[in-house]
Amino acid sequence: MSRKVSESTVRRLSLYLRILEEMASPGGTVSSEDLAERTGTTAAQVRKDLSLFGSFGKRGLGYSVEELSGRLRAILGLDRTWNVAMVGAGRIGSALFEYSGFWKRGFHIVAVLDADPAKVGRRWGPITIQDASRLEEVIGGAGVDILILAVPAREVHAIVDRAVAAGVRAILNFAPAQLKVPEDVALKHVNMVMELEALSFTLSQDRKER
Amino acid sequence: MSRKVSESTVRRLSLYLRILEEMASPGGTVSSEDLAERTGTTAAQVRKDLSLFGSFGKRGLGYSVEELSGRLRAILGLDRTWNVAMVGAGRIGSALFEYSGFWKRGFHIVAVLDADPAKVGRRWGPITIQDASRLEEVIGGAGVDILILAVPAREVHAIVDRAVAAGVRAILNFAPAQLKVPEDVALKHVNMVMELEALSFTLSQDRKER
DNA sequence: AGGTGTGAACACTTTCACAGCA
DNA sequence: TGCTGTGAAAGTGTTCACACCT
Repeated sequence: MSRKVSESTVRRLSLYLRILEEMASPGGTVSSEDLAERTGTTAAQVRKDLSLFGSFGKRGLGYSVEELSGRLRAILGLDRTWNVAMVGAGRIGSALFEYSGFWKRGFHIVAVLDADPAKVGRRWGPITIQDASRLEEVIGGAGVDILILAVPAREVHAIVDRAVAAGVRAILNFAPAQLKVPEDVALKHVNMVMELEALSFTLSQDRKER
Repeated sequence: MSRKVSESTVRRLSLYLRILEEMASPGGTVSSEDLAERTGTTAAQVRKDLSLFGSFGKRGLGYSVEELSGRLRAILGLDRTWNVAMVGAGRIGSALFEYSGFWKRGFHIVAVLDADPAKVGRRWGPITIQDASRLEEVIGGAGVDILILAVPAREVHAIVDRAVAAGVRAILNFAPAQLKVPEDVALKHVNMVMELEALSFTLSQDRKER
C-alpha cells in the first residue's frame, strides 16, 4: 500500500467497479481471477491495483462484492455527488445532458451555458441555458466541481482560461484541441476522431503485414 | 525505424497531424521542439515517435510541415476514406452523425441501423435508417470498414458478436461495456463516465493530500 | 550553429512466483 | 487447499546525450 497511482490503474478501478455492480450476487464474493477475466486483464494486475489502497480480500476466499464495491466507490470519490457545469448546448452537449449514466454515478449537471443568444433562456428539463458570459459567476457561485466543454475547438481555449481563473479544478473536454492548464487542474479529453484514427492506423498496418 | 508501435505513439501521431494542419504556414518547417511544445510532450519523444516510421526531418532545419503532414496521413491510413456503419440512432448516434469532424477526416458514415421500428425508415440527410436485423447484409454488402456502436450497454454484446461473425475488422464502442473480440478485430472504447470518474478520483485525492 | 536520429540509461508498468493467512 | 498480497524479475515506454548531417 502506497501512493503513486497510475492513469491506467484508475481506469481499471473504474472498470472493476462497473463489473462488480453488474454482478448477480452482491452478497457474494469474487476472486481476482474472476474480475480479471471480466475486465480483460490479469489476476495479478487486479491484486496489484487493489493493494495500492489496502487489503480488501480474504485469502483463500476472494473479495466481498459488496465491500469491494464500497471501497472502490470511496477510492474513486463516487461516495458523494459532484456538481458539473457544461459549456456548449449544441448536439453533443444535448446528448450528454440527456445521458442518464452521468446522473446515476453522482455527476449532476447543475448548469448549462452557451454563447449563442438563440439558445440562452431555453429550458432543458429543470435547467435554463445561461449566457456563456456568466461562466465565472456560475463556477464561483454554484460550487461547480467539474466543467464539461462541448464547444467547437476554436472557442475552447478562451473558455478554459476563464474557467481556470474562476477556480475550476477539473475539466472534461470534448473539443479536439490541446489545452494548457496549471498542473493543479485535472484535465481529461474525449476525442472520438482520435480513436477512429487509431482504428484506421491498425487497419492500415494489418493490410501491409500480409 | 522498426515495428512495435505503442498505443500512446499512435495517439501522439494523431495529435501531431492535427497541430500540423492547424499551422499557419503549410509551406514552412517545424522543429521537434515546436511540435512537442504544442502537443504537450518532449522534443525527444516527437523524434522517437517519427523515427519509428522513417527519417522525415532535415538536420539543422526541422520537418517540412507539408511533407510531415502527408507522411502522417499515410501512416495513420488517412490518405483514403473509410466506410463506417453506425448502430444506434438515439441521442448519441445522432450527435455523432451530425458531427462534421468524422467526414472531414475521411470517415464516411454509409449506413445507420437501429432496432427500434419507430426509427427505421426515417431519413437522416442522405441516409435512411435501416433495421438492425440487416446488420450482416450491410457489413457484407457495403464494404464497411469500421462499426460505431451507439447503443445501450445491454444490447452491445449481441451486436458485436454478429458484426464480428459478419467480418467487421474495427469497432468503436460508446457503450459502457467490456467487449470480447478476436484479436484480429481492432476495438476502441469511448467511455465518458470513466473519464469523469478519473477526474473524481483526482479531485478526491487532492482533498486528502492537504 | 542548429536540429535530427538513435543507442543507452532511466523510469514506470506488468507479470511472475511464492510466502502467508483463512 | 485456495486465493490474497507483494517483493523481485521482466517488459515497455520515456528521457538523455551525443554523433552526425545540412
